[in-house]
Amino acid sequence: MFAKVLVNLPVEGPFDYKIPKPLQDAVKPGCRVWVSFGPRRLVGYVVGLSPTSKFPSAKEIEQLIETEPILDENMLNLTKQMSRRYLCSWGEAIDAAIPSSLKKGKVKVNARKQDVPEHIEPTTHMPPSQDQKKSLEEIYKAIEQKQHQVFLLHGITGSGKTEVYLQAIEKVLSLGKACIVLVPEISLTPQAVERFHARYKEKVATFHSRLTQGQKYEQWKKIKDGICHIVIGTRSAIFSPVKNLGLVVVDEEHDTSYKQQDTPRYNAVWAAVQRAQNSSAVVILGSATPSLESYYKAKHKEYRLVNLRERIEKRALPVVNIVDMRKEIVERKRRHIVFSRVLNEAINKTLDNNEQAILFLNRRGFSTYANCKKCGYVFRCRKCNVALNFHSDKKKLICHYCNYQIDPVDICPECRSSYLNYFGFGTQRVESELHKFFPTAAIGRMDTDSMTKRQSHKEILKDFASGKYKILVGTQMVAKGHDFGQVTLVGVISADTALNLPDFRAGERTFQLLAQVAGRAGRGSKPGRVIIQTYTPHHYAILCSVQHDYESFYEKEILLRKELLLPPFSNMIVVTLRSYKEEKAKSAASELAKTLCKLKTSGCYEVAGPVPDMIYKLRRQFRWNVILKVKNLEIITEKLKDILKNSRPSGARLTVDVDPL
DNA sequence: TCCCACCAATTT
DNA sequence: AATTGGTGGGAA
Repeated sequence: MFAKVLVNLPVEGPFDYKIPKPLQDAVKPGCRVWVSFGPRRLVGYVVGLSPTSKFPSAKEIEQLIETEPILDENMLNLTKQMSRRYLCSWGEAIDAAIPSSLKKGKVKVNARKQDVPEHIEPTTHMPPSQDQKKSLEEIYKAIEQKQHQVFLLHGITGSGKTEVYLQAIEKVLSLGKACIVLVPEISLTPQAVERFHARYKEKVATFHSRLTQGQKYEQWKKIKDGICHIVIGTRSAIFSPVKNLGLVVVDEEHDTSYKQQDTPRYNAVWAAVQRAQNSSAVVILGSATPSLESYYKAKHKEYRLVNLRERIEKRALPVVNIVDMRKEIVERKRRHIVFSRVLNEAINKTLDNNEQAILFLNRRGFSTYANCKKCGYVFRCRKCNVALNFHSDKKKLICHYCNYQIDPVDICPECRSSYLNYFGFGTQRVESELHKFFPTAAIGRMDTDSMTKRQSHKEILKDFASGKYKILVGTQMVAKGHDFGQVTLVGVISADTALNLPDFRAGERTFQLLAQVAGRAGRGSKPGRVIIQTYTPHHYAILCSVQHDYESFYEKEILLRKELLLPPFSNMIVVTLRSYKEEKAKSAASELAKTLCKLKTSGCYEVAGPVPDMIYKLRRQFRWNVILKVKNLEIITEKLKDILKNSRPSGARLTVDVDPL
């Protein structure tokens, strides 16, 4: 007998190996084995058995790692589909689907004792609103009829999406089936998990980045053994070995953390829909600001659109004001302003009323670059050639791409003058300005730099919730999911940072971000106020967010996408060619662009490029891209894989990103 | 002739 | 991806 074996390499396979006599009955599809692969010894995944082989010189399997397969037929199917969709090898897809504690042939890791979970009272069942009732009826019907269906649950913050999830889960459990709940990385706070724990106790398995490998294995094993029927976790939780899947919930489905940023670059939302389809399960995608792709599918009946319009307890939406920073600059005759007069006054009033404020800026560090006023020299990263950001806490100039750091100097290395200046501002600068203008207020800062210790995330949030801090400054992470009742003011220091990125989703990102931060204001009894500072007050992404009007934003944005053949009207594929030699990367990209243009099937896609990547140089490697806008992905993937395999670019490395974000 | 740095081919 | 084995240029 022979086994069809895959390895975690960018080569297709499968490769045939002889099964030694003593292992004849033990080797099954889904098992891991040790095999000799060329000069190396690698972990292989058995995906099939065959009495014959076309390879007379097939080697023997060296060792069987476990007799109980770690991958069932469902998971083998899903990973196969994933490799086709994301143009990776099946072996790479499988490797992405197994827990890290089982990578590289590891068998198990000793679990350390777990954190004692905080005690949280189970949430009281609220009588569902009229909206919720209507949505649930439809969802129940699909679940009962075992009918695959994707629901897009569109509900503004505070409309009770979580309650709908919980009711749907209840239904699925009552039918003896299992659920997977996906949440974005950042919102998987102990609070959110505890809400599920409180209701379902030991039936819940959770996955988040704070767990050790051993703890993750423990959770995985409990699911595998059928002890847990509910899984709540981030991206990779979609690969949990649950049997009898009835429902997948994807909370905040528009969130970019569902997309894996290294190969295989899969999107867990896609994987959720695919997996559910394979097992005739129901999907609920929930968001206040759905991705354009999902909303488009809902409008065109591929998904079922479900709306939650009312806010719980009829709470009013916060009032949103725009501050035109161009006027501010002119009227105050200043070149740089962090707080406009309106925002400044609002902060004062908030402090006077003993209420709390959140200030949001999507940029960490103190200044965005440092230069010499005399000769214009800019301090740049040696490996990436981007301007270094100054960090006041560490007193270093830091590269935000590769973390390269240097000590700031007083004298320009180019012209020896001492006119060095720090331009632009990040959260650290905002924090220091706050200290200057509001010296009596206690201020907390939350960004990746203040999150060094494992507990610091939890601690800052706790201190803010308890009222120890009056003002919280931060990046994205303050925008997501937290519920602070005393916050009445949210200030967006600059709405333009995301808007001016060279990304066709810049408008969408800005709208989503503004909607999300705005949702932090007025969650308690007192009404909230939001102040948005911007240099582009006329932009529809900003205007629509002021009106809390997703629909209008969608209508405007979708027209642009259609005109430019951008998603959802096409699928994008970005092929990146990297090389330490600038010329090599460029010529390899040109070569690839040429072969793609010449192809017979080239009517199915548009080729752009070669174009230099937004990060032209990263960790000493130069990067050139070839960008495809594909009209029908299903038709083209197999062919593309072939081309990419055969167009072995000399001296350059190649990576593919399907549906990049 | 000896080292290398650099490339291309191979993996069952 | 990682390894191997071949090539060619430069120094001895």
